[in-house]
Amino acid sequence: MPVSPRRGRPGYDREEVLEIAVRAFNEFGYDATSMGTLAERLGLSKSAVYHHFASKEQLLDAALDQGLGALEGVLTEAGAREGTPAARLRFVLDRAVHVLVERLPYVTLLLRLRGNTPVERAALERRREFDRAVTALVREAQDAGELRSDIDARVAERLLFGMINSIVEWYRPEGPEDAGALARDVLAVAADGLSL
Amino acid sequence: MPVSPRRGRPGYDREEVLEIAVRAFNEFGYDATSMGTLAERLGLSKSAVYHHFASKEQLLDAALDQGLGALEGVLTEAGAREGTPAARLRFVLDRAVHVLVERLPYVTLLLRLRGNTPVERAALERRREFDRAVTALVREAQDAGELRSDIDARVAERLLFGMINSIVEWYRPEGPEDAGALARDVLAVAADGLSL
DNA sequence: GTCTATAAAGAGATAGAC
DNA sequence: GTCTATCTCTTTATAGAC
Repeated sequence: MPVSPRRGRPGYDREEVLEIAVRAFNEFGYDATSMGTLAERLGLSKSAVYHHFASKEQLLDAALDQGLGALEGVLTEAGAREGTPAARLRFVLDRAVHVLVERLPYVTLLLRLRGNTPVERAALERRREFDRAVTALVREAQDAGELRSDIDARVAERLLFGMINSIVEWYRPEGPEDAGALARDVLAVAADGLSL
Repeated sequence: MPVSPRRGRPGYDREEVLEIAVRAFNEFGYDATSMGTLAERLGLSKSAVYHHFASKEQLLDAALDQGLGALEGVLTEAGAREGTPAARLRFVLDRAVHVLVERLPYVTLLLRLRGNTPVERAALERRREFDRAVTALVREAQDAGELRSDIDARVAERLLFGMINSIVEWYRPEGPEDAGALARDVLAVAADGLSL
């Protein structure tokens, strides 16, 4: 239920500008997207874009914060839960898939960072912290005997999130699969493999 | 055993220029890497770089061809083998991990493409063709009852190669794991999961 | 195989009017 | 909230000498 009625092109607020910018960043890559291209997409002049965000990098910063905030929220939720380490790990994987699908453009942008600027490096550091926390959870589950121990916890975490993160490369919300079915498939492969 | 003795800075051949260029592309991203940065890395002037490659895009083209050629070679080998579909699929996964590790910079570049130019789009199309072939193999294995059928073949292929491709984001040849151990872990997760 | 110098275009960003 | 005009810097690429 949008409060703002669908208006014509002009009259953007910050959030709308950001959403369209992130779409362009993902389509062309952040570096390959010029403020001119952005302005074109918005149907605005370049300086109108600068009215909403002081710089291209500030657009990036705002977008990355959305993706990171959502992922970090999953860890917060998981930490507040009862249950075995394995149960909490399953919760994290399941919720991470949902976050990826629900905030697809923002997480996509995050996952493609190179670390060229301080803003990017700060975001990469937050992401590494997320990975460290999940790795610790994997290790806990291994120590509790709830997860095979013949694979290094760091490698296991990276393969798990390699699988999950790759979803941003192909999942399209319009497609046949919904987030729940996708999460179920990811959990199934993570837990039992493909019986290959 | 290098035929060419380690010389000083100047006197590059095409291959050496390409190798150093690809390293820079992966470090900063292709679009964010200027010919000036490249020249700096090589200890050359910009126009010396243009002596070896007619354009930045030709550097990209040559690099992508190396990565794609190696991956396509895996399919060719697999097609020539005896054995069940599942055995050939395992072969493809195992060899793909080895290719990723052995041609890490070239495959890394390939996996980060956005498709902004004809050169990039052609490479993406070759990559999609690879994925289609692997998906067909997954489906064959499912039809033969050698692989669980409750997960769509396309989804299964994407999760498998999501896991494999993510290796380029963290694997470093200097590190503790060798390619063989890594391939074993990938196959283990793909086949039986983490017993989570 | 390398250099200096330079052309031509495009980038991010700002000034100031409406 | 948007515009036109402009500044300044960087970009890809070329010309032509050594």
